[in-house]
Amino acid sequence: MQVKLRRLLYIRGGLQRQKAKKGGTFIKKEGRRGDLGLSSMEVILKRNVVVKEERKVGCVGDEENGKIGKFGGETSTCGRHSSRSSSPSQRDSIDNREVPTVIGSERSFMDASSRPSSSKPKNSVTISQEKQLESTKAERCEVRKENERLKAFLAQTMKDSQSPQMHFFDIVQTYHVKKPDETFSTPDDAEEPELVSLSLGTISSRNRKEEEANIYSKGKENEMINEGLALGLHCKLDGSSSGPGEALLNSIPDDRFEEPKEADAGEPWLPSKTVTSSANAEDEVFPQPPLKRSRVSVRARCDTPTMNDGCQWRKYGQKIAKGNPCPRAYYRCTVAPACPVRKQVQRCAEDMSILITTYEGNHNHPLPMSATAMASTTSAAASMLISGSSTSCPAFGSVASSSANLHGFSLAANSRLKQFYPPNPSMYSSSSHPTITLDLTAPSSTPQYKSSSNFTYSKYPSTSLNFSSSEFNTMPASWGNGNLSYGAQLYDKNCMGSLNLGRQTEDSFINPSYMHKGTSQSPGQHFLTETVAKAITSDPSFQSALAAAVTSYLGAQGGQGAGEGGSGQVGLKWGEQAAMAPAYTSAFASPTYSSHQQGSVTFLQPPSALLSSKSASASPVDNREQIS
DNA sequence: CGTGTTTGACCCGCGC
DNA sequence: GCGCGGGTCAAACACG
Repeated sequence: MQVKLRRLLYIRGGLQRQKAKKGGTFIKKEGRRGDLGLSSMEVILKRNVVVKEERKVGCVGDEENGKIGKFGGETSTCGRHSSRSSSPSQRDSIDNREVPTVIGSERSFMDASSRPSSSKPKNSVTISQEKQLESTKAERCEVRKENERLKAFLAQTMKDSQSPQMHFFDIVQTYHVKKPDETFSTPDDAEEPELVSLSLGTISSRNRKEEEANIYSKGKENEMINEGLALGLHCKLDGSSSGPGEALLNSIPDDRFEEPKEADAGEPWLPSKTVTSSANAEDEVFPQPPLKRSRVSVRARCDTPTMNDGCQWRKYGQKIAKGNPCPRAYYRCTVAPACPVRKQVQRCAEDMSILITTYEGNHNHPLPMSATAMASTTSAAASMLISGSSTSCPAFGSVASSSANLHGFSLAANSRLKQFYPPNPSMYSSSSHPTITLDLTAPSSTPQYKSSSNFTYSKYPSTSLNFSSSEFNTMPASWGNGNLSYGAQLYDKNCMGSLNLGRQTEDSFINPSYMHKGTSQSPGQHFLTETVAKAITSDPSFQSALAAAVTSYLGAQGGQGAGEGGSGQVGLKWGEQAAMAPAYTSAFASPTYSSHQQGSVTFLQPPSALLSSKSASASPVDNREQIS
């Protein structure tokens, strides 16, 4: 399909390339990809299941598990370890085991008690036996009630014990859908009515139910769901649907960057913005629009050739880019056929230990849990990139206003980008791709606020999010051994906004005392920090970025524990407020998060503890997983 | 033999 | 128009 279309492209362009054989080869390869996706899913499933078991969460999303279970059930290994067998079946087995056991014991007890009653006619004995029988019956009733209560409790627990991620993302999704106008009141929105909802890579069970009920009505689609591959559905539905659960999975909503000519070109494979789920199944898998897309670049220290982000990639090219002796590798997502997502992997010329991974495009398929972390982060970052000025963030408003960015986003690039990238401007000099950078490498001690007046890579400003800190030299295992932390600090000097999410909480702007009292701040600084805090708490993009970071971190914790037998000591606990982390709770105490339960994300451990536990379990060596 | 990688050739956008 | 450079393709190759 893709090749045919490409042929059309070439033919239309007057290019007569010999492709008679090539098309077949390519199609054949597509089939292989599907197989690969399955095998990769198997591995991922194992990880996730072990994670769930270790975290004692119980059932993590019935629908999700059911889906994965079906998916993994195709293979023997996954069948054994599948979440379906570990949670719903487990639940059934509990139910089936409890009731017969009780009843059986009652029966045996009753038999034992009734036998003597029939064999011994004595009244005293009979009376006592009757009393015993009555007490037994009462006991039986109690047991039944208890059993019912346990069942109810189990069901409730199953519901409530769904992964905090599920809840979290569910709320985020809901918030995105409910408040697009309030938070994304941009000119772009007026031009593009469709909601590009940022899903952090997970669809809650509830939403998935809605999806399955409302959206995936077609037989083929349902079939795909059952197989765990709903290819291309989310991308389309995202734009046309309104349900909260219909948000795009791990979307990098770069369709906003599609130029009008794309739609006008009449190219049959391009997803029309007005196309809805009415499209047939074949159309659900559409190639990536060939034109400009937003990119999310992730810089991380990684010893492996590529970061293991949970996805399955196939290398399709390599090139020596100008300015960097290290070859740039081109990868294509092979989790699902025709997934348009691509990534470029290149070592930093200055620091060979730094791996620069640039993601481009939207996944048109559900991602495995292990892949959602990076996808969430990148999508959140892309969302930020896209919705930048729409964040209505005063702190960045001045910055944004200084740039005539097409999409209004102009968080000025991090100075460290300047520091690192000039030798390799190719990654960012691409004039056709707006790029946002998630920097997971550099120590936060490095001044973030160096002048960047001359720092322009392209007509699209690059954006840097620094999730790093020097003392927090850990990151999700699947990402390599970079950095991630949850503190936040803003440096804003000379019209350069660099949002550093590194852990420098000693003067973190989200510290409530700091925010509200502002004793050590100048009014301007106070205003700045407050506005940025507001930005984070009010802008889903920021929240998403933070959430993605948190999620990825937690996911890595679990995944690592699963893979290496470690025990993740870090967790998000909903509904409980820990006094040790007021800054973090306040940072997340936005309407988005407050809408659920107690409305706060609370770290069970102080960051330091979190760090240490993470560091202990995430050595660089451990992170050297097999490359995806 | 199936599958993934390598690598040279090619396409195409952009700047001069 | 031309050259440069990024991005992609697909035959050839490597590997298990």
